[in-house]
Amino acid sequence: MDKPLGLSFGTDPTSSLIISQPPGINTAWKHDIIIMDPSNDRPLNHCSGDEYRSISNGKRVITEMDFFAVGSCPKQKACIIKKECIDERVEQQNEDDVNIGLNLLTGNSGSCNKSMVEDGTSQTKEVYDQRKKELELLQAEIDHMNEENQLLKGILNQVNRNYYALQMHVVALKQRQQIHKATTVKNEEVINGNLEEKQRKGSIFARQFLDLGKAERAEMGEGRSQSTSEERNRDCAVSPNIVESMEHNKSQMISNSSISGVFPVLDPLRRSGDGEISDHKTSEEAFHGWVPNKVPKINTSRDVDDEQKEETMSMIRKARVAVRARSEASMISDGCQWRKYGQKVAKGNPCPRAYYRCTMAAGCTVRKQVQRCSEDQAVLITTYEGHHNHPLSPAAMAMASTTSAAASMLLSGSMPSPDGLMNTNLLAKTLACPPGFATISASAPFPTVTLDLTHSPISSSSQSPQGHLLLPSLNFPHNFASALNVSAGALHNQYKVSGLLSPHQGMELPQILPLMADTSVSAATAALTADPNFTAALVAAISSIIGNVQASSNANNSSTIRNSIDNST
DNA sequence: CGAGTTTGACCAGCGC
DNA sequence: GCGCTGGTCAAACTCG
Repeated sequence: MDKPLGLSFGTDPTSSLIISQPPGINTAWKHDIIIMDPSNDRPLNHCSGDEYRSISNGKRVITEMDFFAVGSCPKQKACIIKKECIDERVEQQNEDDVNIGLNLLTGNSGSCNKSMVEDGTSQTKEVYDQRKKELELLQAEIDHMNEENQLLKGILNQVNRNYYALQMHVVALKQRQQIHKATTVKNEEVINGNLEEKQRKGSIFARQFLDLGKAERAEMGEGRSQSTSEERNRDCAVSPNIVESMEHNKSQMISNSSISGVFPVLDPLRRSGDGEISDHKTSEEAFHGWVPNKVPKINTSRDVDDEQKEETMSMIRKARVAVRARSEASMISDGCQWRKYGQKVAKGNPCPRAYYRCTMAAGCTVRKQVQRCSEDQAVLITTYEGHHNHPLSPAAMAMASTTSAAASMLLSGSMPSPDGLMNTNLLAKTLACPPGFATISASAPFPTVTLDLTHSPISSSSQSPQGHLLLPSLNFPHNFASALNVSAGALHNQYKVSGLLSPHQGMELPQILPLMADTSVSAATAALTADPNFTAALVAAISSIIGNVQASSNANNSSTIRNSIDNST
């Protein structure tokens, strides 16, 4: 080197060697720096570079090198540079009073000179040996920690995957259980031709769609039997083959909810039946706004095959999500593009019902109906149905994830338990929503969950200035997209995100869009998993679903989840 | 001119 | 079988 360099070492022996350039000198240095081991004249470290790395204490730091990392370089050059470096260092000490905090080559002197470096002493040799051993130990420790880190990352990813798979599996189990139950009932019908069985079956299905409020009242009055809870727990236990299905389920989950964004899959089915489910068209219709007349019915024909039975049952489990909100506009903005394809004046409501189809992509099956409530025309009822087959904008994703979460809980949380009673408690617990916020339709042929914003404190401000709908508090621990939103909010140090979080602190969707927009799901997932409390929240979420914990502990559970998320911020 | 809306017609399910 | 109803279609219309 042909110009003075400042050499500095931190007081910590493990610190890097920083070669800095005094202020006023702007030359970029081409240099090679070798730290020699005087005991055997071998290089301990080697560093080269010609760029400024950073500016520290008013001096340009040309480069940094790990003092304790062993390197190599041509010996001849190493010697030359070694000398120059040492010489320059001494000069710098004299001229610029450079503070070198570490006695690099000698253990008993604050200064350094060429002879000591080149000749070495036994004491220096011991110091080098000792530090070399320390270096090796530290290096080994770092390697070990890196390995542990990678392992933990893998575990976390696996937990993440398993969580989604578990969620899907729980739903599948419950669906299978319901199918089995229905099949059993039908077989009994076929064998006995017993009308009572028929009525009992109808009763079971009616129970599925009992009004949540009624269920809550029943729960308050009667409580729930422990045996029922235990049975439900047993039913929700993870089967041995769950691991095998996890990868498959994961892919399904991603395709269903994470990428496309979903409303519940609701393919319209128009099959005739014998009309066991009564067609309620009274206040329920007015409330939900959309009670299709083309009611899927349970086909009790004796020659119906298993496939048809399953299809029928699957259809019954499909859900719709209605959103009631006060709005002056003719339609709430939910981030999707809609094309109106029809309008009808429905019976019992002078306000026309408008039919919209999603036009964001060809072949998208999502439709919605918009109608003002007959009782309060300031209330706009928007009912969603179908499955987006295309990527959604972040705003649409927020709505889709919310409605999907509600429908998902409707399907998974309202399945009949082995005792034939509807598990509305789970839904209520899982929703953790304000009283009366979510209601399951008892009469709609498709199970319909209604998110009622009109009684919420935010009802009057349920739409942002930009027209995006802001939904009130909904805690959807088992919905990935929702969890994603929580995470997104958490990362923004605000966890009041549309569709999930407290209304009075409702967060404008565009605020989370920079994250959500650029993000692929994987990025958001990474952010999610970066949350140190994610695992705790995850455990709580799964517990809330599978464990079917007692109502009294539900509040704690919900708050735990929320607290975990909150704490992460 | 293309995209979206309006509106009457049509279809299917259901009850009487 | 007929009428009612909800849902959809598609031609006509509107708008930018």
